[in-house]
Amino acid sequence: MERNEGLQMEEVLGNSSFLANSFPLQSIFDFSNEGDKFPLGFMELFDISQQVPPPLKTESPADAFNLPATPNSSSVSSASSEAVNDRKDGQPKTKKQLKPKKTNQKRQREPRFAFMTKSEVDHLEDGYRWRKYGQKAVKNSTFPRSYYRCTSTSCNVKKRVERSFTDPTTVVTTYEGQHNHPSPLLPRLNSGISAGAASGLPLQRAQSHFYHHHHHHHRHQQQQLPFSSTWSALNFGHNGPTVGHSSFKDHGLLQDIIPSHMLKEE
DNA sequence: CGATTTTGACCCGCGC
DNA sequence: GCGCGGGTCAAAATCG
Repeated sequence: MERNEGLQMEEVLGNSSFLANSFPLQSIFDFSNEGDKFPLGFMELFDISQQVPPPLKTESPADAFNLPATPNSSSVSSASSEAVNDRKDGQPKTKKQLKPKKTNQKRQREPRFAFMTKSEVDHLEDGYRWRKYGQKAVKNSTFPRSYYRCTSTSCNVKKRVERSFTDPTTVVTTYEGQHNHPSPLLPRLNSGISAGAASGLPLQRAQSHFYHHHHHHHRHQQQQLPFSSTWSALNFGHNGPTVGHSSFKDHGLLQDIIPSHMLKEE
Protein backbone atom coordinates (compact mmCIF):
# COMPACT_ATOMS: atom_id res chain seq x y z
CA MET A 1 0.00 0.00 0.00
CA GLU A 2 2.74 2.35 0.49
CA ARG A 3 4.09 2.98 -2.81
CA ASN A 4 3.08 6.44 -3.50
CA GLU A 5 6.20 7.93 -4.61
CA GLY A 6 4.64 11.10 -5.60
CA LEU A 7 3.19 11.68 -2.29
CA GLN A 8 6.33 10.96 -0.55
CA MET A 9 8.04 13.46 -2.63
CA GLU A 10 5.47 15.93 -1.82
CA GLU A 11 6.28 15.37 1.66
CA VAL A 12 9.79 16.21 0.99
CA LEU A 13 8.76 19.16 -0.90
CA GLY A 14 6.60 20.23 1.87
CA ASN A 15 9.45 20.14 4.23
CA SER A 16 11.40 22.40 2.10
CA SER A 17 8.64 24.75 1.50
CA PHE A 18 10.99 27.58 1.92
CA LEU A 19 12.20 26.55 -1.38
CA ALA A 20 8.91 27.07 -2.90
CA ASN A 21 8.91 30.55 -1.69
CA SER A 22 12.16 31.28 -3.28
CA PHE A 23 11.55 29.78 -6.62
CA PRO A 24 8.76 29.85 -9.03
CA LEU A 25 8.97 26.22 -9.43
CA GLN A 26 10.78 23.39 -8.07
CA SER A 27 11.35 19.86 -8.67
CA ILE A 28 12.54 16.83 -7.01
CA PHE A 29 14.68 14.36 -8.69
CA ASP A 30 14.65 10.91 -7.78
CA PHE A 31 17.02 8.50 -9.15
CA SER A 32 19.21 5.91 -8.00
CA ASN A 33 22.49 5.17 -9.25
CA GLU A 34 23.64 3.00 -11.80
CA GLY A 35 24.74 5.44 -14.32
CA ASP A 36 27.17 7.31 -12.45
CA LYS A 37 29.76 7.44 -15.00
CA PHE A 38 29.83 11.10 -14.56
CA PRO A 39 31.80 12.69 -11.88
CA LEU A 40 29.48 15.57 -11.92
CA GLY A 41 26.67 15.96 -9.56
CA PHE A 42 23.38 16.54 -11.13
CA MET A 43 23.40 20.03 -9.91
CA GLU A 44 26.33 20.88 -11.99
CA LEU A 45 24.76 19.45 -15.00
CA PHE A 46 21.75 21.21 -13.98
CA ASP A 47 23.03 24.46 -14.95
CA ILE A 48 25.95 24.09 -17.15
CA SER A 49 26.34 27.73 -17.68
CA GLN A 50 27.42 28.28 -14.21
CA GLN A 51 29.12 25.97 -11.89
CA VAL A 52 27.36 25.10 -8.80
CA PRO A 53 28.92 23.37 -5.92
CA PRO A 54 28.27 19.69 -5.84
CA PRO A 55 25.16 18.74 -4.01
CA LEU A 56 26.72 15.83 -2.43
CA LYS A 57 25.98 16.50 1.12
CA THR A 58 23.73 19.36 0.86
CA GLU A 59 21.24 19.25 3.53
CA SER A 60 18.94 21.74 2.08
CA PRO A 61 18.47 21.70 -1.59
CA ALA A 62 17.90 25.34 -1.47
CA ASP A 63 21.50 26.01 -0.82
CA ALA A 64 22.58 24.25 -3.84
CA PHE A 65 19.92 25.83 -5.81
CA ASN A 66 20.80 29.30 -5.34
CA LEU A 67 20.73 29.99 -8.94
CA PRO A 68 18.79 32.95 -10.04
CA ALA A 69 18.47 31.68 -13.51
CA THR A 70 17.48 28.22 -12.66
CA PRO A 71 13.94 27.96 -11.66
CA ASN A 72 14.18 24.36 -10.92
CA SER A 73 15.31 22.93 -7.75
CA SER A 74 15.47 19.37 -6.97
CA SER A 75 15.96 16.76 -4.47
CA VAL A 76 16.71 13.23 -4.92
CA SER A 77 14.58 10.45 -4.00
CA SER A 78 15.26 6.99 -4.84
CA ALA A 79 14.44 4.41 -7.27
CA SER A 80 13.71 0.86 -6.91
CA SER A 81 15.53 -1.60 -8.91
CA GLU A 82 13.28 -4.18 -7.66
CA ALA A 83 11.43 -6.19 -10.08
CA VAL A 84 8.19 -4.61 -9.73
CA ASN A 85 5.74 -5.84 -12.07
CA ASP A 86 5.86 -6.80 -15.56
CA ARG A 87 3.14 -7.08 -17.84
CA LYS A 88 1.21 -10.09 -18.45
CA ASP A 89 2.38 -13.34 -19.57
CA GLY A 90 1.80 -16.74 -18.32
CA GLN A 91 -1.23 -18.56 -19.44
CA PRO A 92 -4.55 -17.37 -20.49
CA LYS A 93 -6.90 -18.12 -17.75
CA THR A 94 -10.44 -18.20 -18.67
CA LYS A 95 -10.59 -14.83 -20.12
CA LYS A 96 -10.44 -14.00 -23.68
CA GLN A 97 -8.36 -10.93 -23.42
CA LEU A 98 -5.04 -12.36 -22.73
CA LYS A 99 -2.02 -11.47 -24.59
CA PRO A 100 0.17 -14.36 -25.32
CA LYS A 101 3.41 -12.90 -24.27
CA LYS A 102 5.66 -15.75 -23.60
CA THR A 103 8.30 -13.79 -21.95
CA ASN A 104 8.63 -14.95 -18.49
CA GLN A 105 11.33 -12.56 -17.95
CA LYS A 106 10.78 -10.23 -15.18
CA ARG A 107 10.97 -6.82 -16.47
CA GLN A 108 13.44 -5.26 -14.30
CA ARG A 109 12.46 -1.79 -13.63
CA GLU A 110 14.93 0.68 -14.71
CA PRO A 111 15.95 3.33 -12.30
CA ARG A 112 13.47 6.03 -11.98
CA PHE A 113 13.95 9.62 -11.27
CA ALA A 114 11.28 12.06 -10.52
CA PHE A 115 10.96 15.68 -9.93
CA MET A 116 8.28 18.05 -8.94
CA THR A 117 7.46 21.13 -10.83
CA LYS A 118 5.10 23.93 -10.18
CA SER A 119 2.94 23.96 -13.17
CA GLU A 120 -0.61 24.29 -14.18
CA VAL A 121 -0.30 21.78 -16.89
CA ASP A 122 0.14 18.20 -16.01
CA HIS A 123 2.17 17.06 -18.88
CA LEU A 124 5.30 19.10 -19.15
CA GLU A 125 6.99 19.52 -22.44
CA ASP A 126 10.35 17.94 -22.30
CA GLY A 127 11.43 17.63 -25.86
CA TYR A 128 10.19 14.15 -26.50
CA ARG A 129 7.02 12.74 -27.85
CA TRP A 130 4.91 10.62 -25.61
CA ARG A 131 1.91 8.46 -26.03
CA LYS A 132 -0.36 8.03 -23.13
CA TYR A 133 -1.14 4.45 -22.38
CA GLY A 134 -2.99 4.58 -19.18
CA GLN A 135 -4.42 6.53 -16.36
CA LYS A 136 -5.21 5.45 -12.88
CA ALA A 137 -6.64 7.01 -9.84
CA VAL A 138 -4.14 7.69 -7.16
CA LYS A 139 -4.97 6.51 -3.74
CA ASN A 140 -5.65 9.30 -1.36
CA SER A 141 -5.70 11.80 -4.08
CA THR A 142 -8.32 13.27 -6.24
CA PHE A 143 -5.88 13.63 -9.05
CA PRO A 144 -5.21 10.80 -11.42
CA ARG A 145 -1.88 9.56 -12.56
CA SER A 146 -1.12 9.28 -16.23
CA TYR A 147 1.25 6.87 -17.84
CA TYR A 148 3.17 7.77 -20.95
CA ARG A 149 5.61 5.99 -23.13
CA CYS A 150 8.08 7.48 -25.53
CA THR A 151 6.74 7.15 -29.03
CA SER A 152 10.08 6.52 -30.53
CA THR A 153 10.34 2.91 -31.51
CA SER A 154 12.71 0.87 -29.49
CA CYS A 155 12.85 3.53 -26.88
CA ASN A 156 11.25 2.17 -23.80
CA VAL A 157 11.30 5.21 -21.73
CA LYS A 158 8.25 5.64 -19.62
CA LYS A 159 6.97 8.58 -17.79
CA ARG A 160 4.43 9.01 -15.10
CA VAL A 161 2.69 12.22 -14.31
CA GLU A 162 0.50 13.11 -11.43
CA ARG A 163 -0.50 16.19 -9.64
CA SER A 164 0.35 16.51 -6.05
CA PHE A 165 -2.59 16.13 -3.83
CA THR A 166 -1.21 18.18 -1.02
CA ASP A 167 0.03 20.84 -3.29
CA PRO A 168 -2.13 21.01 -6.37
CA THR A 169 0.11 23.56 -7.92
CA THR A 170 2.77 20.97 -8.42
CA VAL A 171 3.07 18.02 -10.65
CA VAL A 172 5.27 15.07 -10.07
CA THR A 173 6.90 13.69 -13.13
CA THR A 174 8.69 10.41 -12.93
CA TYR A 175 10.86 9.12 -15.69
CA GLU A 176 11.89 5.58 -16.08
CA GLY A 177 14.64 4.60 -18.42
CA GLN A 178 16.69 6.67 -20.73
CA HIS A 179 16.16 7.74 -24.25
CA ASN A 180 18.40 6.19 -26.78
CA HIS A 181 17.74 8.74 -29.40
CA PRO A 182 17.96 12.46 -29.68
CA SER A 183 15.07 14.60 -28.87
CA PRO A 184 12.81 15.03 -31.84
CA LEU A 185 12.35 18.59 -30.92
CA LEU A 186 14.95 20.90 -29.74
CA PRO A 187 16.81 23.17 -32.04
CA ARG A 188 20.27 21.89 -31.97
CA LEU A 189 21.68 22.28 -28.67
CA ASN A 190 22.94 18.87 -28.08
CA SER A 191 26.55 19.22 -28.49
CA GLY A 192 28.43 18.03 -25.53
CA ILE A 193 25.51 17.05 -23.50
CA SER A 194 24.00 14.77 -26.00
CA ALA A 195 26.86 12.45 -25.54
CA GLY A 196 26.16 12.26 -21.93
CA ALA A 197 22.54 11.73 -22.48
CA ALA A 198 23.18 9.04 -24.97
CA SER A 199 25.53 7.20 -22.78
CA GLY A 200 23.44 6.95 -19.80
CA LEU A 201 22.66 10.27 -18.45
CA PRO A 202 19.11 11.20 -18.43
CA LEU A 203 18.69 14.63 -19.65
CA GLN A 204 15.82 16.68 -18.61
CA ARG A 205 14.90 20.09 -19.62
CA ALA A 206 14.06 22.48 -16.97
CA GLN A 207 10.75 24.03 -17.23
CA SER A 208 10.43 27.67 -17.56
CA HIS A 209 8.73 29.39 -14.83
CA PHE A 210 6.65 31.65 -16.88
CA TYR A 211 4.61 28.68 -17.56
CA HIS A 212 1.47 29.77 -16.00
CA HIS A 213 1.18 33.26 -16.94
CA HIS A 214 0.85 32.29 -20.46
CA HIS A 215 -2.73 31.61 -20.75
CA HIS A 216 -4.92 29.03 -19.37
CA HIS A 217 -8.16 29.23 -21.11
CA HIS A 218 -8.56 25.55 -21.22
CA ARG A 219 -7.33 22.52 -19.54
CA HIS A 220 -5.44 20.97 -22.29
CA GLN A 221 -2.33 19.36 -21.35
CA GLN A 222 0.58 19.52 -23.60
CA GLN A 223 1.65 22.97 -23.88
CA GLN A 224 4.47 24.36 -25.79
CA LEU A 225 6.79 26.28 -23.75
CA PRO A 226 9.66 28.37 -24.69
CA PHE A 227 12.63 26.20 -25.09
CA SER A 228 15.30 28.38 -23.99
CA SER A 229 15.84 28.66 -20.41
CA THR A 230 17.69 26.09 -18.61
CA TRP A 231 18.69 22.64 -19.22
CA SER A 232 19.16 20.36 -16.47
CA ALA A 233 20.84 17.12 -16.64
CA LEU A 234 20.29 14.57 -14.04
CA ASN A 235 23.04 12.52 -12.92
CA PHE A 236 22.76 9.74 -10.50
CA GLY A 237 24.77 10.65 -7.57
CA HIS A 238 25.67 7.27 -6.32
CA ASN A 239 24.13 7.87 -3.01
CA GLY A 240 23.71 10.69 -0.75
CA PRO A 241 21.04 12.49 -2.52
CA THR A 242 19.66 15.49 -0.93
CA VAL A 243 16.16 15.17 0.02
CA GLY A 244 14.26 17.29 2.28
CA HIS A 245 16.43 18.21 5.11
CA SER A 246 17.44 15.09 6.83
CA SER A 247 20.57 13.35 5.93
CA PHE A 248 18.64 10.78 4.12
CA LYS A 249 20.83 7.85 3.72
CA ASP A 250 20.21 5.33 1.21
CA HIS A 251 18.83 2.75 3.40
CA GLY A 252 15.39 3.84 4.07
CA LEU A 253 14.03 5.82 1.28
CA LEU A 254 16.20 4.62 -1.43
CA GLN A 255 14.54 1.34 -1.48
CA ASP A 256 11.44 2.07 -3.25
CA ILE A 257 10.99 5.56 -4.04
CA ILE A 258 8.97 6.41 -1.26
CA PRO A 259 6.72 4.64 0.87
CA SER A 260 4.03 6.89 1.54
CA HIS A 261 2.28 7.56 4.61
CA MET A 262 1.36 11.04 3.95
CA LEU A 263 -2.01 11.28 5.36
CA LYS A 264 -2.33 8.04 7.02
CA GLU A 265 0.38 8.60 9.43
CA GLU A 266 -1.65 10.73 11.62
C1' DC B 1 -7.05 8.04 -42.20
C1' DG B 2 -3.13 7.44 -39.19
C1' DA B 3 -1.62 8.79 -34.55
C1' DT B 4 -3.05 9.44 -29.97
C1' DT B 5 -6.28 9.37 -26.05
C1' DT B 6 -9.84 7.21 -23.40
C1' DT B 7 -11.15 3.82 -20.40
C1' DG B 8 -12.45 -0.56 -18.50
C1' DA B 9 -10.47 -5.09 -18.22
C1' DC B 10 -6.63 -7.56 -16.95
C1' DC B 11 -2.12 -8.62 -14.69
C1' DC B 12 0.86 -9.14 -10.79
C1' DG B 13 3.02 -8.80 -6.36
C1' DC B 14 1.96 -8.35 -1.77
C1' DG B 15 -0.31 -8.27 2.65
C1' DC B 16 -3.87 -10.19 5.31
C1' DG C 1 -6.70 -17.52 -1.65
C1' DC C 2 -8.58 -13.02 -1.94
C1' DG C 3 -8.52 -8.13 -2.24
C1' DC C 4 -5.93 -4.03 -2.91
C1' DG C 5 -3.14 -1.06 -5.36
C1' DG C 6 -0.07 0.07 -8.89
C1' DG C 7 0.71 -0.74 -13.72
C1' DT C 8 -0.43 -2.18 -18.60
C1' DC C 9 -3.28 -3.59 -22.64
C1' DA C 10 -6.21 -2.81 -26.22
C1' DA C 11 -10.55 -1.71 -28.44
C1' DA C 12 -13.17 2.14 -29.30
C1' DA C 13 -13.37 7.00 -29.60
C1' DT C 14 -10.99 11.33 -30.84
C1' DC C 15 -7.87 14.19 -32.66
C1' DG C 16 -5.16 16.46 -36.37
